[in-house]
Amino acid sequence: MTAIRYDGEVVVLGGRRTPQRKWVLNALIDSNGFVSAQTLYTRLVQLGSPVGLSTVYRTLRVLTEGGRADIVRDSNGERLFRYRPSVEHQHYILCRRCGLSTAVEATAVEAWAKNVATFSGFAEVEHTVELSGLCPQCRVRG
Amino acid sequence: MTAIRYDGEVVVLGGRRTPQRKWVLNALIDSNGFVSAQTLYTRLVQLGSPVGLSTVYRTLRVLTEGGRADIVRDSNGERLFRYRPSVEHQHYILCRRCGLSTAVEATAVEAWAKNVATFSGFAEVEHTVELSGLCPQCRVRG
DNA sequence: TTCGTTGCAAAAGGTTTGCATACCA
DNA sequence: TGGTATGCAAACCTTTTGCAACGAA
Repeated sequence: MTAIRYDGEVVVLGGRRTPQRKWVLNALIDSNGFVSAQTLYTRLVQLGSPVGLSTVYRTLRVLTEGGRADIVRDSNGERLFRYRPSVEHQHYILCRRCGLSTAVEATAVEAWAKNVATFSGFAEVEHTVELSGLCPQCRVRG
Repeated sequence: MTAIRYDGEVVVLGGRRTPQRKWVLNALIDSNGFVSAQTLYTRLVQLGSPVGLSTVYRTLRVLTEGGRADIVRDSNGERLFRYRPSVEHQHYILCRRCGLSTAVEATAVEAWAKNVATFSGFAEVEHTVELSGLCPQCRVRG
């Protein structure tokens, strides 16, 4: 999919380069945190980039499969996507109120997961870790 | 909700004791692992315990809120429920192929989560950890 | 008798898919 | 031109809800 230049960084993925995909990718990067497909869609339409909802979903899927986006689920089961600049596995803590997300140091968890993988007898172990709370700002606001 | 005796253990929750709730609770316990509401529903109907799907959902919700069930999400976003004998917070590793679940030692993760809570500036931090892989059996079967 | 609980059907959401059309390469 | 991507609407699925009827206490 699309190869675009954004803020000096070049994002390359297989497939065809279409305006829609550029829009979706840019909007995702601009979001600077986790967003739902629906939100992204609404935002794009409002900005005058008439993209179809299905295209948003399809693009996000491609990005995710290509390792360029992280997925997390909010408490309602809705999927939230976030652009991933690095290719490394990353964990975040998410504010339940405003959605602010911050990467967290998770070496300990990685180590633990690896350990469980070793001693559980399970193979091809994957892990999902989701942290949520109230960010400093929201914490103050009550 | 219901107070029933099962295999020597007494499960007590506030509310009214109805046959439906007993059936759902028993079916959940019998599942001995994670099951979806839909599966539980189908199973109950087949066993001749004509319970409504909404009742299954409502009962599972009550159980979860009462701390007597754990929830996990499978890769499709479907919620899986598991009866929780102890009241403690527990983590599992789930087989992606057969669904087998095994509790894992997660003190390290708990400690890490607490640590992140402390240093991230976030309050009321909650965490979700989901591990999946191929269990020894499925691993062998290919 | 009371009011929590049930069951059905309909509604809600989010996400996916079928298919004809548009368009990148 | 060939094959991929798009857009719309319909389909899907799981989960929730409205409401009248039921039944545990």
